[in-house]
Amino acid sequence: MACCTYCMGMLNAPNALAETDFPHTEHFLSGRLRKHLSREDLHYIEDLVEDTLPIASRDTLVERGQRVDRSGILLSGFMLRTIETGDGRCIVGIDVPGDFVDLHGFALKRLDHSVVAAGNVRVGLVQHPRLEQLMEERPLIARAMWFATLLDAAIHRKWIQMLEQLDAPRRIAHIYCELQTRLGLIGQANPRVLRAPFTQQDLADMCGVSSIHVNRAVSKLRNLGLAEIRRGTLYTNDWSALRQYAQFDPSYLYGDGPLHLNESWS
Amino acid sequence: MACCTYCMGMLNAPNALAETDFPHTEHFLSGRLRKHLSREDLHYIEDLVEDTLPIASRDTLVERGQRVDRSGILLSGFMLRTIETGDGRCIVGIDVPGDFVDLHGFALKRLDHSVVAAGNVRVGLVQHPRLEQLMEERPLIARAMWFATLLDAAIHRKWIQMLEQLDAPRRIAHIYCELQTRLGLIGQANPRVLRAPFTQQDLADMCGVSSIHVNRAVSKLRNLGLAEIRRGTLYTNDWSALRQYAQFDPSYLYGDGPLHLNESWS
DNA sequence: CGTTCCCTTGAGTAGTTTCAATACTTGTGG
DNA sequence: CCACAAGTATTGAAACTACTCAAGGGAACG
Repeated sequence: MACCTYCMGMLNAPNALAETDFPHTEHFLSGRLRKHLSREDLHYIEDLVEDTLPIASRDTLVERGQRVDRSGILLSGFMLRTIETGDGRCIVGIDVPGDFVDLHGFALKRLDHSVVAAGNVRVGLVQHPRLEQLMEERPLIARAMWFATLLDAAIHRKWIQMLEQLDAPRRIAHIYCELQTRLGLIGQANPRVLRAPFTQQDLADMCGVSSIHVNRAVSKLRNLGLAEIRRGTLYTNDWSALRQYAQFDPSYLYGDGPLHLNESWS
Repeated sequence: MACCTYCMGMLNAPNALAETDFPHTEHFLSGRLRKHLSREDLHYIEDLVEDTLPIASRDTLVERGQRVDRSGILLSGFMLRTIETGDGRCIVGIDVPGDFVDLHGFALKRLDHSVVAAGNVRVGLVQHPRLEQLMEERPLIARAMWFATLLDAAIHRKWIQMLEQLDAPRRIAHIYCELQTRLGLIGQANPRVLRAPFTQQDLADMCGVSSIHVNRAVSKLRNLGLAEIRRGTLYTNDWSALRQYAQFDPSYLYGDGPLHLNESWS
């Protein structure tokens, strides 16, 4: 359930206990639209999940090009959206708990990328016919699902900007800042450490550089005193400095949480 | 209406005449979901457009961060999705006729990027309250709108892959291949020339390189005999060679047209 | 007919890649 | 518990790609 002992502690906090009515979907749009959904709608959404599926590290949930008739909501761990080509793999996005990893498959019918587990994960499965029926009955739920895929698109756009404007160390820093904020929205951020099972090759495939260059970029972040990244896990005691270095502005994540992110459009 | 005399000819072709019932929305999802929409639904969609707005080259339709209560469908010309930062501008996407340029603003309420005209364009305006009402009454239209924004996301993902894996000349070639295919889906592709009012600086901001480097990349495409790009307009007599050079696979555009793109997942 | 914007070219610099070799981790079976 | 194997991380050197700065040429617009 929890990604680490720290998160375990957070899940046992009072406000987390209030959410145990929704063991599978408690994080869906948490920190964004979730507060605008009625308790009834939240129950409908929770009831969509018929099954949970553990996936071992590096295993694939959906293969690129495959027709899909169900979608998965990530319950714990991280998943990667990947495109394999002749000369290497490309990572076009990261999913955190609460994200529907392939909701766009509902309308597109087949995916243009694969979804792979980074570390061991658990996924909740939703059958498309049930989702379809629910969305016709509850327009607000349909809107929430749409919103969730639009968030993905906003993150894609930020990645495009990041790849166009930042150098390798800043790209890596930006990716971790984004993850930290997204984890914060679902109450799973730790102030000093971000545990993730990424290899330097994974980071390379996210940043579009070689893994050797990732190593040097990671060294640079260490030498600048901004962050220490070891085997995917980032340690820092100054997120603020790291965010500034990465030119990270969280407004694109459309959060409405304690950070009042929506106010910060620069 | 037409982008060039060639397209003017195509618009006068018999199958184009059959579409004049929809002067504003004839290209919406053309070559994709459009054929699955009833004539009735197509009329509803056409009636959404209350107004048309001409926009002069380089003018902005929506500013990043601005609240929006309407969306625009591009009628003619190209628009750019841009993010201005302290040190330069970044282009995260291109819109062609038939695209809703800011449909995601409907659910997100404010945009994380600006929408700017590349050359003179015309836009049809749709008020969100009307769209909202229509989508509740006609679930298939709601689905079509969702699908349209998912196409944008798929294109974003391909751009991420392009930025991660291709060098500058290939990025430029890929962008033009994509535009050629998207224009083809709406019947506005010309076999030998793709007219676009892009400067080399525009291409630079799309590719994440300097304009000087774009100039050298363009020279390389010319020297390879693949394409001649002058003032944004691309001339070639071998699209097939250009596509191969750019490693362009159109399946991510989810077309169902004469090319049977959906069959080509590699 | 000149101004302005856009494109082109050259030279030096910074960032990134490749190749190759060496260490460190983690997991597994003896 | 140790030894080994496989995967992962680190470092150096040379080559390449792309960037910046700077200056000159060309096309479009009024």
